[in-house]
Amino acid sequence: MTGSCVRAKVRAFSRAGSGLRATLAGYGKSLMTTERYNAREAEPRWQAEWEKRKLFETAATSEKPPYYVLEMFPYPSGRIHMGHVRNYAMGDVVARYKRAKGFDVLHPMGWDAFGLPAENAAMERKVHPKAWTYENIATMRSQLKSIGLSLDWSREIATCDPDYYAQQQALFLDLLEAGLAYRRKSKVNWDPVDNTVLANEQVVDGRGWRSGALVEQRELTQWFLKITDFAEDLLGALDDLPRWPEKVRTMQKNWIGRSEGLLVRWALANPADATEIQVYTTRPDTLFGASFLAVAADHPIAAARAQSNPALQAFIEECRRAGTSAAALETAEKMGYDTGLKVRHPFDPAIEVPVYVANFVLMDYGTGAIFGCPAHDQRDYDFASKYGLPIVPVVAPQGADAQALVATHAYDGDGVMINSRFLDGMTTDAAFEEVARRLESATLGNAAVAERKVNWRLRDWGISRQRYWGCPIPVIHCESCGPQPAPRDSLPVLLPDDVSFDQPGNPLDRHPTWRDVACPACGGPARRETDTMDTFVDSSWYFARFTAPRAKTPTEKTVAGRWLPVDQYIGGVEHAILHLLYSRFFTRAMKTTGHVGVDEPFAGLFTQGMVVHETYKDAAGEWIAPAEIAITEADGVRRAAKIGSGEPIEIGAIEKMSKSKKNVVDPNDILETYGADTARWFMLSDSPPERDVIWTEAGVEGASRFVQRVWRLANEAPMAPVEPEAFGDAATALRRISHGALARVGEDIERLRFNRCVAAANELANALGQSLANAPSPESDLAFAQREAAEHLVRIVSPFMPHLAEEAWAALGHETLIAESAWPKADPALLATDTVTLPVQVNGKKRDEIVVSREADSASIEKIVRELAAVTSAIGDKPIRKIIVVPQRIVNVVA
RNA sequence: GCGGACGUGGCGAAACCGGUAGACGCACGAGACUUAAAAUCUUGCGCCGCAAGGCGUGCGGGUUCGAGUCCCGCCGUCCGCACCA
Repeated sequence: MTGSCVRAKVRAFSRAGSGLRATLAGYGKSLMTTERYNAREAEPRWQAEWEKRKLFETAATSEKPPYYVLEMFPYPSGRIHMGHVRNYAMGDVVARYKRAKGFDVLHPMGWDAFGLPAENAAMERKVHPKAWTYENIATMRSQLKSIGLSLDWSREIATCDPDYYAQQQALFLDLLEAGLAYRRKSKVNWDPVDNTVLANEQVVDGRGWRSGALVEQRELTQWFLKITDFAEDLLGALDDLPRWPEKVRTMQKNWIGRSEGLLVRWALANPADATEIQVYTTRPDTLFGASFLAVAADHPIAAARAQSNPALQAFIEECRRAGTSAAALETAEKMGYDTGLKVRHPFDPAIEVPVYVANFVLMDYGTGAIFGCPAHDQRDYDFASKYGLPIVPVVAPQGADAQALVATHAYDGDGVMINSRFLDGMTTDAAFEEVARRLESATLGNAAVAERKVNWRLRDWGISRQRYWGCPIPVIHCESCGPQPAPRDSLPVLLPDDVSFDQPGNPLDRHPTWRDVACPACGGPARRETDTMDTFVDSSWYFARFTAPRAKTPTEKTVAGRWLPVDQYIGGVEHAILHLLYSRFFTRAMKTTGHVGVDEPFAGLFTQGMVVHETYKDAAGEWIAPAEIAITEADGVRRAAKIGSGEPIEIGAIEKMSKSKKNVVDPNDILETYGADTARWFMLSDSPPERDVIWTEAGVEGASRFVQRVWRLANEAPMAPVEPEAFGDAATALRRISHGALARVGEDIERLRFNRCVAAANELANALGQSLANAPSPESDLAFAQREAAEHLVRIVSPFMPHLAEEAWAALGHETLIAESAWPKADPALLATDTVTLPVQVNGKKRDEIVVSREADSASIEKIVRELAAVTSAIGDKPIRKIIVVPQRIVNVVA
């Protein structure tokens, strides 16, 4: 540590800050001091610098290749939480890295700003939803800015901005014209006390979450989007999304739920209100095992029979009541009511089976009616057992006794047909085909008995919400003309500001000056649609809007074409199904209506894990916040005690941060204590990004130490000498590490393996620290290698800790911003060594290792190995049977 | 019930295509510096054993010269869906 420490380390802008001084012990040759890095002072300064230079604003045009990285935009709930920090830190690493790699990066941010919490706040605290929302946005925006994210704030949008929802309304009209939006009656959860519609999650145990009233099912006419038109494509295209997690694709597949089966008509033996019942089945092969038919409580046949049968009517009502509670459904026992009707088997009119109304049959799947084959379906088995119906096995599994198998439970696997007349001996697959073929050509009345049918679990998307704080549906209802689209030039249909929330229900419904308008077709008196859109609509196209956020049309198609699909989308798994599926649908719908040119919105998807924290409880069982306790450790046992009183506190499970369990850590506190860089670094250390990360005080401290370490190393590194002609061993060794780390980190960021980047940075810091302890003369090859390593280290951490990186970059003597400089290329010559260390195994156990030239041939390696003492002693007097040499990997001696 | 993921030191984890298990960090131990503390630096740290050595990636089998990795069967944890006919 000679020459290099003489130069002034303290830059004009790095003030004395905390006044703490780090003393470097070194080897006593010299004493050098460096100011501690002061994040609180430096971070706002660099943020202002980036903003001044508009570094992260994406220009309209660029020669560079485009790269669109997006994190799921937040709901403006009031304050950001650690989950946001982690999510946005990940996206920011990618954005900053890609920028340094020469891409034109689009990295925008906005607000998913409509939704129920704003109305709840209005009711509870008498603030207007708009004021509440925009205040929250202002708070959260400044919080996000303090994290130092490289976002293009000039593109900021909030879905509650009239500019945004005007375009959403235009899109809705396009969908209406394209036949992708329509109205029909549908059931809603109705709270009779609050006089309002409830979302499913607002129904708790069959009661309204706020009022506690028993929830009723009501029929309302609502708007739907035809997502089912795209069901086949939404399913099939999942296979073309290799950069999506397998898990998410599987969840979507299950959600879409494609099944292939047969619609089969069963003639009633005693025709009453109908002459037949149509059922849907995916197991026509088991038709000869049928012992009953069952229809849903809401099935027309059930309703018709109930007219003259009060007991059946009572049963139907009981089914409906039980149906409101999801919890009850799970445990509900199978129950049925015999209608007295009989139907004839499609293959043999002599066989008659009874028709039940059953509580486990769903009206909105298939035809709302099933045939029961107890031997091969567990639900039917339970039902048949209860009501004493026959259980006839018709499928024999390979090498098992069908009758014995069916004694205890249903068998739903494949096998060979039995007890099935002409199907006997066929496989289940062949029997399926045979039944389909025969019934398609058989007739009942003057139509085929059966037809093949592909069925979907996916339903059309009901978007009507009887709410104020949402995007108004731009439709006007006229008694004589019916529903009319609002004229395009009248958009946006603005939400009125003068509303009150002092009574239940939707304020739009009781706002005459807003609600009552002239019919655009006939000019007569008409009413606006007072429903607003599901907020999932808002988030189904915001990623497209970001490409031209101020356009007077929903998108600018050519600009959207340049950016879409999003190259890397990052967010929580909780959106694996709805948000992502709706976005995929919406993108297709927008393509149909000419707004974008792609089908898929997100080429790459990454779902990050949560931020979790230990929980703490006092003796009374009350949750205690982490800030209120102190942890001590003795003899390997961790104990918690309340600060102040010293009361012992129980350390509970590690759980997702939540207010109710008080195990939240406020990002603001962390930013004030440690700074954004430390928080960002810790969030991406340790745990792989897709897994949960445990927030610990010790972990943050570790990250904070590393921040100071990088700062010290950057300051200790010698000034740049001229690159020498040749490098000695020590310099080359260091260069191998620093170039290797550079290459590794680049690859790992591409694969979003941030925890490995952190490890690589640590290794490089260790190596550089060791090297600096043996200070070379300032002009030496080693000095060059050290300086280069310091620069690589700063470069490597720069996407993660951008403020520190700028400060260190300046300390290294650079006059440019690191945010504007290119990612250096690792020297390929330094990434490959000319010698390799080969482990030597004897019978698969490692005994020694040898260092050989990279090109060493097997014969010469064998020769060396045979003479190794470790080898000869390990094999004793046994003969060597063979020697396996895997070039550049390993040697195994088999004796 | 169905579907999926995972299981590695005291802890978070790493280990590419089957090739040195435990990189890196945390915690902990020892030492240096210090009046002292913090910070920093050096060093140790899977288990058993004084050592030589043995054992070790949830458990039991298998394939292989070689298995954390592949195959079969269990056990456990987590997540998603849940009467979808």
